Amino acid sequence: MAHIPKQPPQPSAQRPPRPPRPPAPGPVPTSADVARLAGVSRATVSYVLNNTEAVRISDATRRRVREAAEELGYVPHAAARSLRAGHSRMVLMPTPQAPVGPLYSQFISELQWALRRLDYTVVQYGSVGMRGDDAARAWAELRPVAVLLPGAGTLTPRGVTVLKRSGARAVLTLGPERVEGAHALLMDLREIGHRAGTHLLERGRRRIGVVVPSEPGLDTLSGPRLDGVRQAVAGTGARVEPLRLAYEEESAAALAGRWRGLGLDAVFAYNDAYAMLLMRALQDEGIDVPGDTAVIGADDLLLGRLLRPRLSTVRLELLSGERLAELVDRAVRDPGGALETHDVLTTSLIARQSS
Amino acid sequence: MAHIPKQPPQPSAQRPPRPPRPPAPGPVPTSADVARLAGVSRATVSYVLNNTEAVRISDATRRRVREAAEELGYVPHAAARSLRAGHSRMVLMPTPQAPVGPLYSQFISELQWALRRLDYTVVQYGSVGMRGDDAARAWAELRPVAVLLPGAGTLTPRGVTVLKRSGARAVLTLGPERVEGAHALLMDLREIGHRAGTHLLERGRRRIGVVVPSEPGLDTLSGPRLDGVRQAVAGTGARVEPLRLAYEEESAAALAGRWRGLGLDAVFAYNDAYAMLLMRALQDEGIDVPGDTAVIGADDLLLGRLLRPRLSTVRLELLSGERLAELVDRAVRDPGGALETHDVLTTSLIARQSS
DNA sequence: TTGAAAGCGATACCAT
DNA sequence: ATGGTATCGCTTTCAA
Repeated sequence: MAHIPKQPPQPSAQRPPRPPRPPAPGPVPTSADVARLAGVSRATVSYVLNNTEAVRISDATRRRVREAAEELGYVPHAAARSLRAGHSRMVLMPTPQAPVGPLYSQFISELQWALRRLDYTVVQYGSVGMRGDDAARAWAELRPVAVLLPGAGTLTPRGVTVLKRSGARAVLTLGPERVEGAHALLMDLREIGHRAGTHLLERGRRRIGVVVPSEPGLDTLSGPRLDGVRQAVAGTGARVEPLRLAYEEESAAALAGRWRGLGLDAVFAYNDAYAMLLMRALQDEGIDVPGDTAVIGADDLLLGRLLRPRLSTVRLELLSGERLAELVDRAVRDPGGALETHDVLTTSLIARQSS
Repeated sequence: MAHIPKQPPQPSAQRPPRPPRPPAPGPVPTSADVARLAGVSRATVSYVLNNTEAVRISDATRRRVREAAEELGYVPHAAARSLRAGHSRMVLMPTPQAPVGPLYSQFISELQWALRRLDYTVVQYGSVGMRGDDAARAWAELRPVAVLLPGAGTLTPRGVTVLKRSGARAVLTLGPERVEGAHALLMDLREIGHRAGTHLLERGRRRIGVVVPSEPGLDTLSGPRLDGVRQAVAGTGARVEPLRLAYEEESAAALAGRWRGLGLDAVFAYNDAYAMLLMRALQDEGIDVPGDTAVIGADDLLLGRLLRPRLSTVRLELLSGERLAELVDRAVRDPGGALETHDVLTTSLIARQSS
């Protein structure tokens, strides 16, 4: 036996020694492993690591358990824990389909903070390419304690039922629409259009264009804005003209090119970005803003203040994340409570130079 | 007994009858319930609902099981399933701390699509207010098959070890830094500054300001840009001057106010938004762009093309989400594989009128 | 103060 | 073609 080489037959060049992989990909340590190493039972491990008050463990044991856990790199298994517990503190938020503005993502991040303070775990679930009830089922599989749906469109009353039957104590929508069975944190986007329309009327404008982005997925956001303008204008004899516009210079140039033919004296441009785009195109076409045509946007972007004339805008303000987190928490604690509807959005008009 | 009123003593006005709550908040149905209702065993339910090939179930039974599941509104319990299976297909992505631009969120959304096509479930985990290894432990509790970290800063080598020991088959960082033990999808942000610096030098500029946003959380993004400019300038005798700027008109006006004293003939302004802000302030101060001072940004925002002069910029291009998803998938399938580093970012210079 | 054991829900092996 | 059952990791009575 002495002459049998200890090394494998292949020359080492063929299988170069891998650099050491310190975290050996061995089996994942469980609380049983910790118990074994510490010389105690799994129950004790659980008591120590969860600081269970109802039971007294000697400091010596505590230390041994802690050290064993540390040494093994033990991390409890959330699925097992919540399976046993019968519930979790997960708030599920499907990731919005449409691209979100800075306002909204700021808001989301605030909300996450606030919910975390209330000891919830916020999880954004990527539901791209699922529709309606399929998505609801996928969310329900995770057994979240609450579901918060930003945006619009995907949830049906059936979906709400599925979620609630699967243990969700609260289902809330955050958007322009109300869904049967769910709490509604209502953003009445028509208000934005209404403010803009009213303002333009006050400025004496009578033939009002309304930009409708041609990008897909923005319809649920642009539709209500348009309706709002129509509401504001109703009965005044003024005219409202929807205008398709893609978020590209060429599209804006084309629209500006046929502008004089449209006979409009004002335009509400969906938001500040579209407004800036269109205003520039109009100016390049020799159309005076606000002389020939008044322009107004929405969102009160800082960048809108940089153009000349400075862009008038409808400023949006959302309920604070903290407030909203409280609403979620209340809905979770009292699932039987009335399905209150809250207005989450307030708007105000910032009149600058473009209108 | 006949005279004992059936109604509770309180007048009904005091506790008005609640509207019916259709989805009775009863216990959540399990596969055992389905089995009972269909008159089969839980095993059979599992076979039917998972379309298990290896076993033949009569069509009659299939239908009965399906109908029972439908009637009860049964949804499988993801935690139980993955506990049993010993693994999940979850890709965990901590939500980035710093506010993200449109470029990045577009990219994230693409990536989610692509990963879903590969049958992964993407989950963004809100880790606000956790630092370093605490966060890593929290992520590890979910036992994701892969962890993808956007941005910078939070992960340590210890964190990587924790994640891998807890069963993560791949840990990838997506940002300017490399972390020991993790795959690096490297965005060398210095390249952005380098391009800008080189361009300004070519234009004959020698005293270059570099805007550093004073907003917190942007340091890891702005630092490398500044370094890149310094690299480009090194040995040319040109000067580089960091300039703090907050994203507000007042801050920009203040900086513009002391501009002549700074003696600069060019400025790279972190990104297009800051560049637009500063350029406008300079112009308002009577400083000619690009005559007195050249201005360049980054990101190639559409809005940057609207100012006059049109804003020069460094365009960023990220690897496609599809490509990236493939990398994640490969890392998962071959966890032992070399820790490859990929360049995810490519940059190009778009010279317009402001430089 | 600690341990033994039941059970959360779903799956897959081994019988029938 | 189906059913019984052990098992995943953890918490929590109940006993000792």
